[in-house]
Amino acid sequence: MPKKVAQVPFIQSLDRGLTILQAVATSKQPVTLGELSELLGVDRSSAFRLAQTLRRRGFLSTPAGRKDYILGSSMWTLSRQYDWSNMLVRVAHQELKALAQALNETAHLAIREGKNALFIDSVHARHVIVVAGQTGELVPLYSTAHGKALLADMEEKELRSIFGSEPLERFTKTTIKTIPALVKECVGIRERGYALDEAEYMDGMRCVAAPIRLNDGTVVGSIGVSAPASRFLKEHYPSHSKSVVQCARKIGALLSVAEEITEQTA
Amino acid sequence: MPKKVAQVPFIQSLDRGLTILQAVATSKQPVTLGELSELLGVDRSSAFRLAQTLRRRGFLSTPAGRKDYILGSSMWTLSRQYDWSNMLVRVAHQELKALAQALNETAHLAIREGKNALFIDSVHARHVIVVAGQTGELVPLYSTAHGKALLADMEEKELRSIFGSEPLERFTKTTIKTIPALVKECVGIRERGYALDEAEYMDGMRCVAAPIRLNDGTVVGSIGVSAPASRFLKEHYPSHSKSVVQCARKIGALLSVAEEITEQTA
DNA sequence: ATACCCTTTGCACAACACGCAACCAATCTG
DNA sequence: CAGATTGGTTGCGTGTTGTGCAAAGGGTAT
Repeated sequence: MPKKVAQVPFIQSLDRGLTILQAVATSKQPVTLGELSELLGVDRSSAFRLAQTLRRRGFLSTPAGRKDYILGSSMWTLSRQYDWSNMLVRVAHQELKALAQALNETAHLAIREGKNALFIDSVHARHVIVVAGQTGELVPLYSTAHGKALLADMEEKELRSIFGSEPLERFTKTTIKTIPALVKECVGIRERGYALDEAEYMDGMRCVAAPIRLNDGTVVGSIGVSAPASRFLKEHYPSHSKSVVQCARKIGALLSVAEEITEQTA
Repeated sequence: MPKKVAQVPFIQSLDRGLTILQAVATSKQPVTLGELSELLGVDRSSAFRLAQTLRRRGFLSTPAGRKDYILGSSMWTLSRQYDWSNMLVRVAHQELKALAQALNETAHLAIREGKNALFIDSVHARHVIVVAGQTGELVPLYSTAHGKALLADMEEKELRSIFGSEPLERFTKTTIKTIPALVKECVGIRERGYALDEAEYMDGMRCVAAPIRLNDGTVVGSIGVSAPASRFLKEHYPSHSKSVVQCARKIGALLSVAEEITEQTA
């Protein structure tokens, strides 16, 4: 594979400004001018002027009286106003398709929406019998592999604040019934890296899903495959889960790292 | 007041890049190169190189096969990783203080946190008797002025998905008891622009709060004042609510517009 | 096929961002 | 309290770098 790096000249100062933004955003502490100048390998004065420009536009800000930089309100406003719903879909769709083809089963992409999991994309395999779970469908978080993957990092307190005190509705014989059981399940998911659904929501359906994580570990979505238990046998778990986990990891990397300039050949 | 604009030279290309980011973020549609070049008043080629630089860093992206630009994953990742909890506090604190001083009552700043309102900042007036509601406290959304302000734009469906089917807990005689009543209340808040709390959570306490909205209307927080009913009389409602609404509007503007470079004099 | 978009690349000029150095402000040290 | 040290800010000349122009690709409609 030839390293076909498109040689479009960088706009140096813009590039540096973006580096500053990323540095400030990923730092827990306010960032000082010195750190910025060192990071960029430029003179203090240059870093200063870059930072000032960002500040003027509201992308950076300085905490009351202090001189060091934190992210400003523009960054916040922009990300709030923008409709991110198709972001995950965009970067994940290729992988989703690959996953569905590799396993020849329906693959889904889901995010958390309140106390439900929302399927935001799906690729169907060539089977005639297609599983439920169309794009746009809402399913409970506690009774599906996707949902449980999305909950993976939660502790008991968070789970309780999501589901409240009301008892969990039962859909099938295997549906998780209590919060403590769910907590335990989450621990398992964290360890294994993926979640299973043994007909916990719909009878006769199996599903494997894995949380999609950013670099810093936060779960932003889940990916997985589902199929009727008659076709998706227990002995498929090892291989399927491995594929799903790898796929999730890849998507996480795509989200965290700036995307390469990818040339699509016809 | 002398227009003391600090004359720190802009980094032109960085500034232009940021303009592009904002334009793309606020546009509902993907943005074409032509639009960008016209917006900036520069040649197409320049706009192209700026956009490419943004693209390389993942701040912009091009939808599969298309040539026009949408926001990229970096923007998303950054805003996700960053801890925004003190963002509102930072830009709102001045106004909060002004509000508390003007009305000589305790002023609060709150955001939504699940099914609760979270007080993230407060300024106490000089009264000896200080109302409850310290920074960090969680209060129900449906039974406080702050909470109801945060819910202002919700429809019945959303409200139900937040509160579930369990009955609303009653705290006082005036606590709102049902979802339909809450829906009606929200309509009123939208019309008036502010929410009232007539001892709905704590006996003998009154509160006025208004939603803080970004330019596009989304509610991101609430600001308000509260005091014992013995001091905060019903006839104060008109003037207090006016102050609160104005304050909320100002904060919303501060959030949406890039902040001016404000020089603090000792 | 031809003509008309729009995006992309090459190139040369000068604008602009850079580093240097000096100037402040604040904290640390003797 | 002086003097030194660190870190932020400003002025200025140089040459790097971003820019406009012009021409070349790619795509779609006529």
